[in-house]
Amino acid sequence: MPGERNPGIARVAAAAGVSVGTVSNVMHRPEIVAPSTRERVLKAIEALDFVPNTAGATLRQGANRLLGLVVPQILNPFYAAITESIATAAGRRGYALALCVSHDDPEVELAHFEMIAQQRAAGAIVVPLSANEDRLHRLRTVGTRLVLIDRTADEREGCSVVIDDFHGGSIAAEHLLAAGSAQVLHLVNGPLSIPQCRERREGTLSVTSARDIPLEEHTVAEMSIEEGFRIAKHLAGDPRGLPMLVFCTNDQLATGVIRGLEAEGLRVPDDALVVGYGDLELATTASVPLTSVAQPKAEMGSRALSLLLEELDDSSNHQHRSVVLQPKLVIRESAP
Amino acid sequence: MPGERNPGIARVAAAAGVSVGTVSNVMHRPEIVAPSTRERVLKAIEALDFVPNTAGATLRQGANRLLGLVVPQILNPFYAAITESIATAAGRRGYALALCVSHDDPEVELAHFEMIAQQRAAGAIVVPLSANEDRLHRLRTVGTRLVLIDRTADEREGCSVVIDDFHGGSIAAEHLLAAGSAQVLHLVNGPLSIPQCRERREGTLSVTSARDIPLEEHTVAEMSIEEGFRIAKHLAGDPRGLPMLVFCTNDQLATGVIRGLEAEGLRVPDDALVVGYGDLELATTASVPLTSVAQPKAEMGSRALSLLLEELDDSSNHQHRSVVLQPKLVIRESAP
DNA sequence: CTGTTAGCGCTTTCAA
DNA sequence: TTGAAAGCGCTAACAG
Repeated sequence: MPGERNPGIARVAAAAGVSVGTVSNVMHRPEIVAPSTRERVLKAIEALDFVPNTAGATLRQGANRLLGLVVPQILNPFYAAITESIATAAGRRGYALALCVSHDDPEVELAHFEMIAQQRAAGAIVVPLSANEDRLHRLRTVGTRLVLIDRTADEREGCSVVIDDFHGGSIAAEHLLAAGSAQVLHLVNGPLSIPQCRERREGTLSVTSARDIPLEEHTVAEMSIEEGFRIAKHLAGDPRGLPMLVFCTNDQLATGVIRGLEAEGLRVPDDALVVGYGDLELATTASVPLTSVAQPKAEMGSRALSLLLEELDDSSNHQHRSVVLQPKLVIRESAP
Repeated sequence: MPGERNPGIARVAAAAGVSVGTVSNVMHRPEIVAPSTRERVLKAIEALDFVPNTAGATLRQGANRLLGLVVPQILNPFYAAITESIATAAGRRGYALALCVSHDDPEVELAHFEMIAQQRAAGAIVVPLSANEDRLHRLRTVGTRLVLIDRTADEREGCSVVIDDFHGGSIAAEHLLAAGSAQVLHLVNGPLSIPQCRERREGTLSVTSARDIPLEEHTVAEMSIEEGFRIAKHLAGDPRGLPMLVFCTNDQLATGVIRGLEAEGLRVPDDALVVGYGDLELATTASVPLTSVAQPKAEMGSRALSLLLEELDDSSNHQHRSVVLQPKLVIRESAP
């Protein structure tokens, strides 16, 4: 190993007694090479332990067989699922995937864009931090194609994949209201500064107001089990009849609410129906399995990748598209 | 954007009225460039929206500022945590990270090694699938430095980071036995074909046999909540006194066991003490918070990265090392 | 079907 | 302190 570089295409060519062009052809268009020559080259490649250096090709072609993926986090099953599906599909298609975790820090995100641009990644999938469009510009200047997740891209910038959280909110509400003649629907929601929380609320509201059912809103700063537990005390005091109907905008809250209600002596689903959002593992493993609005996480990833590859394969007459994925209600015991 | 390539170092040089060498120096050793010249170059870089192309440097230098990371999965909080810590640290150090998910398929893993080698990654961190050493060879032939996680590397191949599961098994057993004069310790374990399960068992055994306490072993094929639940019925029938002592080799099993015992009318921790392994989120969020053996997941990642960067920064007189990290018992309600 | 050749963008001597 | 020039390994266009 000391010192000496790996053999390049030239050394292979010499060993096989052919020219470099032929070696290149053997690798990329083997069908145009005479079988006997091909054999000889393949043998030389084998013998020399030749590993093609993508840097050469990248330089020549101006783009790397590499995709960037920028997400806010990895822990957090939502992003983990997206990442996993993208990584799997990218690998299968022969692309390397540069994973970047932005940790909700715009500076970090920008630094990642810079990296991706410098590597001349052919494309990138980004879950952008804020609406700030400027940072993405760095990627565009080097011609890296872009697909956004969780934020609709305008036509010029690229394709995007989003979830219809309005619909998610409405199917949750509908399911709960179908349970009977409720006098009120409780919504346990996170901060409205989060777009997803706003959308889920709107969806819920569209259902309750259409039916003239009052919506009782409970807002928590942190969408955690603890907060859900705390809120449950308030809910339990509501005099307006059982079963109580509760929609929580994530599964942590829902889990906490259920525990809190049980601590107050109510039974789920007998005295209260609870629906969560996200369909995390938590929903499955809870002691009262949770009815929850499932987001097609893996599909988000794979659709994003498809859009990107589509654009890369046919950049000339590609039309940017915005895919909207629909969440689905998964019914379990907490609200059958 | 149509057609034309991005400006290179040469165009910057022309714009600033200097030579390409000077531009390169401005980027890498600004201190040796006269301030006025430096200014001029910086201005040109700005004006042209110049983004350096790493392919050029990679070609010239034979290695890319890129690290590979190969893990079996991302969903699975253990790998997610390792990945997150590596991604974060790598980003901070200015390295791109090529994420590869092998999905327990050796063929896929090999393909990933090939990719990483072709990209001339400077180094790679790998959680190898099997003990098969040959596949890694591909990486070595191109000089990619290697750090293994979860498997001890022999001195020639590189550094490694492993967890001392023997110790993990022993502290779990010790904690349980400290609870009182038990007549038996129950071990709910996964298949012994999994090295980690073997180690945890050995650790447990070392404690019980030292104290002449019989170890009752229950083996499940799948380490799931359901299996834990199922096994609990058997446990509940054991006549040898309460509180029963149960060590489960992962948190899923422990969660299932607790539910199963409760379904049989036993109370945790009053009638049975249960310890899990992994300290997943599940342990925290369970209705009876779980005492569990915590693995230093994030630290595994950061240590692996440190070892790798250390080697990259000083490859000449680097000595490969094997870091063994100790798990710690996190005490919660299931076994106080 | 195969060989030749001109760069792609960058770093790094070596001279000036 | 700066400039000139030699490649790094590869692809693709062209000529044979």
